[in-house]
Amino acid sequence: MTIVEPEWLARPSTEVAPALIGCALVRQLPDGQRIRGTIVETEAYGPGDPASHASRGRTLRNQAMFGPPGTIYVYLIYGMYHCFNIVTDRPGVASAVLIRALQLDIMPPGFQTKEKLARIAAGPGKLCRTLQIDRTLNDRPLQPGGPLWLEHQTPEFQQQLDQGTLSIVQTNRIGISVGTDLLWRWYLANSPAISKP
DNA sequence: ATCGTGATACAC
DNA sequence: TGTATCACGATT
Repeated sequence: MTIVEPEWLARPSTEVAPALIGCALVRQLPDGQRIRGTIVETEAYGPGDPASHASRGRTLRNQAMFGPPGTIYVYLIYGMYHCFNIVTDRPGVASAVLIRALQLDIMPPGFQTKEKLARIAAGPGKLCRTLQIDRTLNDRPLQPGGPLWLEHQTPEFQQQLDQGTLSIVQTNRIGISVGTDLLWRWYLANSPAISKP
């Protein structure tokens, strides 16, 4: 469980997004309680991307996307859901990875069954609901001991990828009206937490 | 297929 | 100032 450092995220989002599959996301609540999950679905947004919030330049909402790698970008969508992104690449380059789904490792109180556990962090809005992520975390850094941080894939996960026991699928992004031709979405095959287009 | 929900961006 | 749009999810 080595910590993901900002330098590891200092490359294009299209490179970071698939590399984040299998990494752990840890949320530490104000009361100290931790919720941990494995990232199983991501999407990349970057420069020259018509679907990016930064496609028409810098605004108050998207300014976190221009920050240093490891910055948290959270925005409100459809008046009721939040979406959580990890900023990548160098400062000044608007680039981020949307975390779409987690497989929770730790059972939060009130969720007993495996089926429920697979569903409650499936989809970017539900993920934020479960991890209690909102805009108060926007434009803040990922940091061990802070509200959110990342840990690298386990050697076992890496092994299973190498052996072909697990595989990552690359496909088109969903929930957008432009840039749908770009294959900038990645997910862990056979994971029960993946959004259906 | 439809709708809830409210911030945002940009046109006026 | 108004208003179309929206990186979603639950329900029919």
